[in-house]
Amino acid sequence: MTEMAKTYDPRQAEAKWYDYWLEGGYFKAGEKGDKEPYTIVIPPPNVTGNLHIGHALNNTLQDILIRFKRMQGYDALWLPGMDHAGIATQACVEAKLREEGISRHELGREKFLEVVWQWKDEYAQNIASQWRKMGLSLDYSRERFTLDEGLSDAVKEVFVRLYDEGLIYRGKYIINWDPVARTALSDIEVIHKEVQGALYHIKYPLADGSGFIQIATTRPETMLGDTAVAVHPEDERYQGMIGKEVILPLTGRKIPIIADDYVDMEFGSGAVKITPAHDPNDFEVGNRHQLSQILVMDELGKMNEKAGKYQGMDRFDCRKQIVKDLEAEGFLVKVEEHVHAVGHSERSGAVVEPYLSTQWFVAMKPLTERAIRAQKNGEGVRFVPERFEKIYLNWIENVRDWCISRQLWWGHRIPAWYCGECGEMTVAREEPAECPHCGNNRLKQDEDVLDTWFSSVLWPFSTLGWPEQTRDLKRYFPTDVLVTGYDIIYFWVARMIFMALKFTDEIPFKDVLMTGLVRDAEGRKMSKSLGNGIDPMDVIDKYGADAMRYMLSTGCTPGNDQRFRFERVEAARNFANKIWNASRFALMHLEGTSEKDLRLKGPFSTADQWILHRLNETVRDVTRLLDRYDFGEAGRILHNFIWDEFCDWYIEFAKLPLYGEEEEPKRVTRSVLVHVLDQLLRLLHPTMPFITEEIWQHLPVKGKSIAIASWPEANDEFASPRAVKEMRTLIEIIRAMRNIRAEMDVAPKRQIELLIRSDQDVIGSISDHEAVIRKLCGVNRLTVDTDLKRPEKSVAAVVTGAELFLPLSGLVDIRETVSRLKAELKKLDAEVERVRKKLANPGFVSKAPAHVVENERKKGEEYKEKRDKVIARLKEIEG
RNA sequence: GGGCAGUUAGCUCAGGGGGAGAGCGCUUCCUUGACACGGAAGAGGUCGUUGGUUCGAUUCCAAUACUGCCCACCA
Repeated sequence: MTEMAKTYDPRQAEAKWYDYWLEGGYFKAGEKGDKEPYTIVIPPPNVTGNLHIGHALNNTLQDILIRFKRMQGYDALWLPGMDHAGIATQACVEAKLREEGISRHELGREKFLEVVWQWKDEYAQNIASQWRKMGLSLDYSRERFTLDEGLSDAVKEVFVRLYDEGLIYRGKYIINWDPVARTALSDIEVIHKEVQGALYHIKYPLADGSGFIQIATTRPETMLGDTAVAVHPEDERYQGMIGKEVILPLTGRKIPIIADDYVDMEFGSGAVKITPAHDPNDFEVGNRHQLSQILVMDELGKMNEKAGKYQGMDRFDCRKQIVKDLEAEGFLVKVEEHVHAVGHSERSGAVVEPYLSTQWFVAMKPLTERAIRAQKNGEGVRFVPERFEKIYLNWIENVRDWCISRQLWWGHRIPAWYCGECGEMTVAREEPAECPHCGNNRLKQDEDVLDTWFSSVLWPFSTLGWPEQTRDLKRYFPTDVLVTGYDIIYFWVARMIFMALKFTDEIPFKDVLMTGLVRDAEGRKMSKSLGNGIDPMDVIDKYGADAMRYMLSTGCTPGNDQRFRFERVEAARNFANKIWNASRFALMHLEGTSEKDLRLKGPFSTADQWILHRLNETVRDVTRLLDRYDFGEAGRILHNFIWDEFCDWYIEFAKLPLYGEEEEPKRVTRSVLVHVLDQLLRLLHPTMPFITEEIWQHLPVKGKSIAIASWPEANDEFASPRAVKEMRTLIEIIRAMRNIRAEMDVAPKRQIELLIRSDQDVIGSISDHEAVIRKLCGVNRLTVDTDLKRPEKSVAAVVTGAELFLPLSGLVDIRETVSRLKAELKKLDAEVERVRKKLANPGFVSKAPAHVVENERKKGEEYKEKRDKVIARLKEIEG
């Protein structure tokens, strides 16, 4: 195979095979015969930018599963798509426009959306090309976008149905307001950060002049909107004050002192200011006591006209000024340092303002109940790892109503229309021709759009055609597994489950496989501000897609974070190269052979039987591990099999027949070589698709692509414990020999003499492999017998089933042999003693399982036998 | 304030009731006819601490320490 370069070049292979796969249509799912469907929908990446290393991990795992199942004979569908990512995308585009000095308001809604669509097209193309580079076996014929027509229909359908059932409502409540993005947010889009702030203690004078009541607040600027002061109804300190009025400092407004058991008597002075328009608790207190709501800020977080002389000030400047003024007027009692959690916008980073506003909400309780019940009955989703189930349940059991309206332009516009005439609202799938209430046609659609997640949570069924009962929906839904990060359990996973239950009566996926974060080499989260992000495309360019995929998929266990270290990518690249070269070796020896000659057929040598036995075990293990989502262990097992067993031992053994004169052993070895190679390539293909295809295409096997080749099956015909035992002895002999040579500084090229005293039961296999021993140990004269005397002046070693003697005239250092044997003896003594103690323990013998005891006995025998030989050698030498 | 992870070789991490593993790094030797992105031989760990369960614990349980993460409307 002269055309195969000495080192594997990922670039040329990767450029070639992706197109080949697409042209062959191998990724396209379809009702092929009676194949069972296996479905994954991709977590749609945001069209805001490029894919990051987290996507690479997540997508690699899905591709491994899909390719694995496809090879196993399933009708495997991996459905691709992208998310319009409302706030994120709009923010990016707005930022870009701002650089050009344009605001979205100047452009107007329609023009602005045109710009966003252009942006989307550009990035969607980008993402698609990144999918290609990673080698993902996506079915592009089914690609979807959250804003495409079908998905928009699904969104409208869901909205209208929930509205009609009263599960979507519009109302004026306290929501989380992002003054930078100028939109409402849901609770989970708010990130609470511990901040070193201050607790301001302020006294409000009683209107009747009888004194003061002292309150504490972390947000003094909101006092401008205070409409009461509340105390606990049972608080003895304030019994006389309830019902009285206080004069709100700086404004002179009179507000009542009310009693409400929301107040915690233990905290601060036990009296709390009530600002119904700027705090969710105060809002409820206000409702209970019919307090008015005074909004003192505008949408930008600046004080409004209700703030009097503070109008126009930024909220934080206002805070400083208020504190100053309070102090000047003698109302400020003290300022305490205070650590508390402050909400920040997930997107803009701005401090979120609890803000009274009219928004749309989804009533959660009626939707989540069923999901909770299903999960508790064991009919829910299986989380991998299991611990995430608790996190999911805890959230879904305590979640509050979901604020779904966003004051943005990019997204699904809320399907509600307001009549300019009668003022009535109409919610409908399509714009009504006239107002159903008054017949007028002056209808205006709600300006707001829906939370991005409102459409993404329909993803598993909307992408398959819902609300239409399409063939795809019937065939591929519910899906098999969802692979996603633990960071979006609330945003996405939980909501998908109850929405699917509501609208399809199904749990949308059987399993949820959680992935962790990919961190930098120091364990820090990758972030733009730290500049420590790693671009998967750079990794691919440098090391190849297969190396990256192998590294990512073996680098962690489900649900746990991993650190990205280039040494590990390098190791993966080296592994690819090892496979490449092992294949080159095999192919070199297959040249000129007919396909018939390569059919796997004995008589097999010990090494042949051993590698077939080990292959069989590897097939079984890898299959089982992939089914359990244990990618790391599967990868390690393959690595060990390929590198340590196939390359280091089998190939070395195989060189004898391959370079030998006899035709028959050559033929057999070739057939084993090509068989094992073919099978291991298949096992590796889901993880390393490009290199395996590249090599497989060189193999004289039938089949258009390894991507659709059948998955290997374990076959116990190949089980051969005898070969395993024989190989073990041979490997031990070879290792012992090499060890002696190294320790005695025998020049590598120097040929030496070896005498082996063998046990009866392995003499056959040792004799059969004399040539191998000679070759791998640099031995020119070899004697094997069950009974031979130790030559004078020789080095000795003991292995399982045999003793080795090396008459190294002139080189023999008795002390070396003695110290080596003594070290060996020490180890063996310890083992023998450990086993002896164990077997002497009546509890162990009577209570431990029989096979464990038996195993222990066998080990004990082996150790003793070996120890006795070592002792005998020592005696011999020392006289 | 609750909850969840992690603590194993110098580093990064697997593993799991009965003989401590990998990759990288380290030491020594080797350009041998697949591969120096390689081969060979080695060194290196009382598996965080303390108790408990068990014939047996690094593995299960309970405390504890440290690290990290998530959740929470106490001003």
